[in-house]
Amino acid sequence: MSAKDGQAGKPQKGITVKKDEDFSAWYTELITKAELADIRYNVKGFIVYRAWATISIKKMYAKYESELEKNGHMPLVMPTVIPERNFFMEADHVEGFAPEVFWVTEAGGEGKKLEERLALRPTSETALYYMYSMWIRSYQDLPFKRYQSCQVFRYEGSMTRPFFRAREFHWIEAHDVFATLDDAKAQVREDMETTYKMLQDEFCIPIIFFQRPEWDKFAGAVHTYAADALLDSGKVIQLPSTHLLGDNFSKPFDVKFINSEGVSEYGYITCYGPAISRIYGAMIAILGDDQGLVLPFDLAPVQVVIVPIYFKGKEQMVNGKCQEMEKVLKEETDFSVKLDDREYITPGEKFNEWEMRGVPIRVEIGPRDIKKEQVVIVTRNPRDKHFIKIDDAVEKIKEIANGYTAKLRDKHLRKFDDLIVMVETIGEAREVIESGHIACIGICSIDMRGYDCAENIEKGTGAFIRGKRVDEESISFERCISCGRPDPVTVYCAKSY
RNA sequence: AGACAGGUGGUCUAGAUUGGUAUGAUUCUUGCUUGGGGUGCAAGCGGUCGCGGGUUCAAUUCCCGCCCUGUCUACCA
Repeated sequence: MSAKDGQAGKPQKGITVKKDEDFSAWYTELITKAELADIRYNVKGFIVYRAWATISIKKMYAKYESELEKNGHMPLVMPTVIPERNFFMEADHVEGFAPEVFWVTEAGGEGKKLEERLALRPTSETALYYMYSMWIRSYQDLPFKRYQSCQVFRYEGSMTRPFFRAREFHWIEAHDVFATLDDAKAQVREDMETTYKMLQDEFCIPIIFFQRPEWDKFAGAVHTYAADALLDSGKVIQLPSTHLLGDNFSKPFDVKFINSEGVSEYGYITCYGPAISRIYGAMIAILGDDQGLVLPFDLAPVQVVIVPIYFKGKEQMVNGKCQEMEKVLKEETDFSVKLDDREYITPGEKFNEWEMRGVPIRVEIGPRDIKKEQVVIVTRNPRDKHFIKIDDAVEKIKEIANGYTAKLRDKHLRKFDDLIVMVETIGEAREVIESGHIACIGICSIDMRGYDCAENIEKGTGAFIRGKRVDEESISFERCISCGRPDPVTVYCAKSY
């Protein structure tokens, strides 16, 4: 903000930056003005989640948890700390995560060292599988599916952003053990279905699942599959990922079972990590507009706001009608309804405030409406205005509520396809990426064999190879865009957060 | 992690080549006015000028270190 704006004397309650002009500034304003997070806590990468975000995030957790439980997962809660010797049991895992770990080294008196350092979990494989080896005895115990909702800690990224990237973040992690590799692979597919169901259907975030190249896997995994979402800034962001761990962890952690023939075997493990805080960030970034937040109906902290239009001398009458409306809505629906009867600010100010906060439905009632026995119903996105007979109001609100999320989803799903552009040269790839698109290219391989080409492509385009599409791939190329070898794999290349 | 730019009442901001504890707006509180898309007026509250050290009679201002924020690069969910 310039000095001039600061002195302009205008209220600065609303969003002043256009989303497509300066995405970062827009996002920062949204976070502060809609009271989603507070970054003034003064520890880098650790932010305060404020009420408005916390309510939506809790609803997201609830949906996700119930879906996981429907699929046979049981909940548990692990300690936040992991003893050093557990943490170091799987070599690749350690190599990947060690640089990001916060260590607890002292406790009690000043300078009193712990005998063994404790890691603040960056993820819980090494905590859980230590226990799994004690819990799992026989094939009768399998599949063994557990999840926990928790916070994890990673010392990384100077570029921290509220919700997108923090040093402490909120997620769910599911860790499942199976008797066969095929069962484990089936779990990976289930995780991907869960992701589509949650992110696309419930949160209206368009995603594509990619199998990550060999050089870009989760530390310790056989294969990694990750959902990428595209933000309006033209960059993709990695959302949930599911990992086929095979027996890479079963061996060091001794996760074994006795099969039906009485022979001891190692279990096959998968893990799935939807980072709810990041999903929330991506959701508000994708759905939000110049007015502020736009939320799926189920996730809005307030779903219907009633705004009375007061005129001098008619306050009682207007209030009476509004209270009636509130009461009926609360009786006939389970929506979160708010009557904004503050008398010290104008209706216009209320409209703007609740729109900024993403309330899906607004009901306005004033003297004019009362005379006509109607109410005014306005939806947040798209902004439609309906004049409805007061007796039909509840039905209309239910109808709008039912269709609201689906409308939002359709609007954003369509956008994804337009952003993918097929290209044949690295130069073209660079161009389309710089104009905020995803480049679809051929590369000789996503095994380590393709690593040199990948480096060349990533250097030439300034973007990253996100991997091979997991759903059906209709595009094929003649040659690798880098080395020219025939029969390449079709992959996607984009800038990432 | 690296480069650059910053940090002044709750929020935003002026002030520094000229060192002497600070400008304005907004928020908030009280009262009036107003009210169908961000009303107006009056009064009041609110600041150890990010933290620590140095230079100085005196530091918000100059110097050093640290913390935090932003933008752009390097790695992850």
